Amino acid sequence: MSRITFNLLAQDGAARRGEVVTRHGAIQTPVFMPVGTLASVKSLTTDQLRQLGPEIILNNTYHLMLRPGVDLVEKLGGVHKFMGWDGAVLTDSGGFQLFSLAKIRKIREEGVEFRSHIDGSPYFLSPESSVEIQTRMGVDIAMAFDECPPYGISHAEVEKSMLLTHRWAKRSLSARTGASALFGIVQGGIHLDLRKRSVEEIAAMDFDGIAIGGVSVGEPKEEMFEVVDYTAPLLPADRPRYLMGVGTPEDLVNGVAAGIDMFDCVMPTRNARNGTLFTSLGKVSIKTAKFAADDRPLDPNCSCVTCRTVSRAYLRHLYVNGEIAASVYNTIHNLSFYLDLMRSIRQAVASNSFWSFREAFLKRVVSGEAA
RNA sequence: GGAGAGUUGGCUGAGCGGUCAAAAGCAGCAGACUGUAAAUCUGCCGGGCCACGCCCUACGGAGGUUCGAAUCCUCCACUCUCCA
Repeated sequence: MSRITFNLLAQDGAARRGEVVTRHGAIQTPVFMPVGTLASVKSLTTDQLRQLGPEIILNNTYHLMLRPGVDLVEKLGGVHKFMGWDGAVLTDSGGFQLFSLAKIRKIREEGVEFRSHIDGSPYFLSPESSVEIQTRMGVDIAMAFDECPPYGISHAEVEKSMLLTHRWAKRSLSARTGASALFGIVQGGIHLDLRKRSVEEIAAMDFDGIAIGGVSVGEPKEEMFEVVDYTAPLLPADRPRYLMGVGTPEDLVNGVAAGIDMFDCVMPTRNARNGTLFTSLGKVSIKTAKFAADDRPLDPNCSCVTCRTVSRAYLRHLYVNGEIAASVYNTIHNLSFYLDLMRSIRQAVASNSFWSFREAFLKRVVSGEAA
């Protein structure tokens, strides 16, 4: 029954330094998990990804269920073998797609009827089937099937949605076989009273970790952190805490400050493909004219392959011309930046200097913009 | 030498009397992106302004017709196609 174990190694204020041990290795926390929805971190080969050194990545139940399908993934030896990845894998349950694909699904008590975004064909996902699919794919950490309500709906509607998530959490849990760890998800939107109730419900269940979901869905950043700052400390200390879908580099620093251990976000990979790069000097839009003849490395303080081997001018050239290599170089850099940031954070927490680290970091980000 | 077609904003290319500062695409510029339907999307793109409205300069050049011309007429310049 040792699905995962969590060891809290150090603490600096609310910030935590820990370790999640899985069958596919130990994960040092706080951790950022690159998103690889379709068993692929977009634009990178698995080997390129491996060289960046993440200990865990994220895949998605909904996407893999459509293509290539669970049966095939299982038959091919599970998702790790399928993509040639020996690190840990966490899958999202498909819950987020209830939000992002809202127009092509129908929610019932039993579960959710989806239309495939690929060809419109109908699919059904329930707490039981979602957990089953995740387990059969052989993931290290599965997520409970939840509903992620949009920002801007009423307190009553959020409450109703949250209660459904709670019932689904119970069902998800009873579908756990032990092969994969299972995390529960706290909902409640921006309403603190609901968040409190949701924590009480979810934390009382035997989940292997607890996530805060339903955040970064369009709400102002202040509201998001009001929720995170309020909710994170309520979570049990002996289990990993995962803030789903977050975020920007400063969000990660602020999340750790609130006591979060795990993060995931498409931002570094998507922005890389769209020409926005994160650097130690702030955000850089590599497509702007000012880099046309700039022969300096993207980030003077970065030692990734991109920064070691090519110039800003070259990166701009690749981007402007739509070269595939632009996505590769940019993704390598952004992910390196995120992973480096988490390494620095871990070190700071371990050495009890997180708060000065955070202050310096935020100051630097605000002054921003690489010149 | 003869016959015909054409010349539009950085490029390609619509428009053929007013609703045209001029379609569309490309290029250019800026901005978004937070559990990925995203190598995507949005905005700007002649100049000026006490800018959601007004002024100036604009559709090869010069004249002309008309209340009004990128659109019609004349001449000039250049380009292309076909026939000798």
